[in-house]
Order: sequence, then C-alpha cells, then structure tokens
Amino acid sequence: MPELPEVETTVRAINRFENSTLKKIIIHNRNLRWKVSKDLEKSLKNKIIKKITRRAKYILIFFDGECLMIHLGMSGKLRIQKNKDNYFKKHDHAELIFKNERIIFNDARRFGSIHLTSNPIKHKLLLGLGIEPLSASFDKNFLYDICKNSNLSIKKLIMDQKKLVGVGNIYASESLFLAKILPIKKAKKISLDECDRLVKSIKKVLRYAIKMGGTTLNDFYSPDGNQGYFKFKLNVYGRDDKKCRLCSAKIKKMIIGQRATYLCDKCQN
DNA sequence: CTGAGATCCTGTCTGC
DNA sequence: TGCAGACAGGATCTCA
Repeated sequence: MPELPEVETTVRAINRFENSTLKKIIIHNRNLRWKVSKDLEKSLKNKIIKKITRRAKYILIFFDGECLMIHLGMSGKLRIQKNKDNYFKKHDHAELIFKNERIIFNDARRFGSIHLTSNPIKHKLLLGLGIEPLSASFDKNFLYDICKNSNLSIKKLIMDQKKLVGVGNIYASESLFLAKILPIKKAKKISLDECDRLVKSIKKVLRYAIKMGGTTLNDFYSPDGNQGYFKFKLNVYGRDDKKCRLCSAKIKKMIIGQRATYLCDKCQN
C-alpha cells in the first residue's frame, strides 16, 4: 500500500491541520516497528502544528522545535474522525486529538513507526535516504550514474531507498512496464537512453497515481475516507495471466528478491 | 564495500 | 466449514 503516492495522498488529506493546536496525543500500543518514545505525549501536548510534509515515505508533522515522524510501513494508514464519533477500530495504535476531530494511526501488521525528533534532517532513518523521484535532480544522468556500477537488477535498484525513495513494489513494476525494460535486467546493462525512459516513466506513474489518490488494493484509504483509484490504471501489477493492454500477450509473474514482479516479456526487454 | 536472505506481525485468500 | 499454508504494499539487520 503505502508507497510515495499513498503517503503523498495522506499528507494532502491531513495538511488542513496546519496551524491547528494538537490538544494531546494518545498512544495505545507502543510496540510498532520500533518502540514509541515515552516522552512523546508530554512533548507535544497543546502544541501548534506548523507544517505537514513528506520526505520519502515518511510523514513529517512539524511543531515548534519538534517533529513527529510517521512511517506507514506495509499496512499503516491514517484516518480522520470526528471526536463525537467515538468508535474504535482494531489496530488503532495512536490518536492525535484536536478540538473537534482526531487523526488516528491504524496498522494491522505494525511495520509502521512513530518517532519524535527535534531535527528530522539529522534523524538516522532519514540521513541515508536517496533522491526524491519527483525532484528535478532525478534525471537520466543521475540514474545512469547509480546504475552503471551496480550488480542489482534494475527493479531492485529503483526500490532501494538509499538510492531512490518512494518507489515500492507496485510502482516499480508499473514504471518498468512503461519504460519497456525487463525488471530482471542488470542495472549495469541499462543504457542512457533506457535511463531516460525509466526516469520519465517513474515520474509519470507516480504523478498519475497521486492524481488518482493512490492505489487501494486491500485496504488503503486516504485519511478522509476516499479510496485510491490508481488500481484501475494498473498495467501489470496483479494482472498475471491477463492480457497486456498494449500487445495482448499474457502478463507474467516472477519473483525478484522475494517480491512479486509483474511484466510483459513481449513489450519489455 | 556489495548483495542475498531472514525477519518483524496480522489478515486474507486458496486449496484440500 | 475448517484448517494449514502461502502471500501481502517495507525496510532493517546479519552474514557471506
């Protein structure tokens, strides 16, 4: 679920809370991917949200001198709920409570995480992150540079968050299909021209997915309750044995690095 | 240094 | 219908 478009969709749905005062934060379960820090509740009580933004797949909620970092992991999501609607869902682990509404963090698999930091730029989880795919500096020359000495398959390379952030399993398959490149191709064999196509495809797929509100496969919902409609635009992901939308050949499924990978071996080479 | 594989956890789907 | 097993969007850690 949460790759860059889903995180971006989440951020856009909650950024109306900028300038709102967080009355309090309640943690119901501290056992997420990492233990949630004990002084989080105290530090953020009655503080005003200055800015809500995103770095890679991290949601950053800035207060004066503090920043709340949220990673959605595999199954995490936020939802906005009116305070008067006082219901609880299974796997609701944290609540950010405002005057009339609350933002709730729900994560069945608990691969997500919540951190408090004074400076996210220097946080160890953000320090080693790679380039933002939608930034202007992510271009064919940049991609070619990180490809030319790498023994990884091109699919593993574009999913490596230390090199390039935000691209997960779904958008990796989709971008490679659009760029007509086989996912198993060695990164070092990728030409400059292929890098050009791949950069353009990654940007196109991510932008389009953001426009559609992300991809809802099992249970991703935007905090405002909307589904992500990019699932109807998928060309290869989850479409094994179905017809390629371009050439009608059968879409294939293979495993690369223990992750399901989908491709059309007629269109991609 | 690089890269492969195991691992954290729960829910859902498939096949017997 | 029950149940075992496979599998799922991520990213870190260990080890070769």
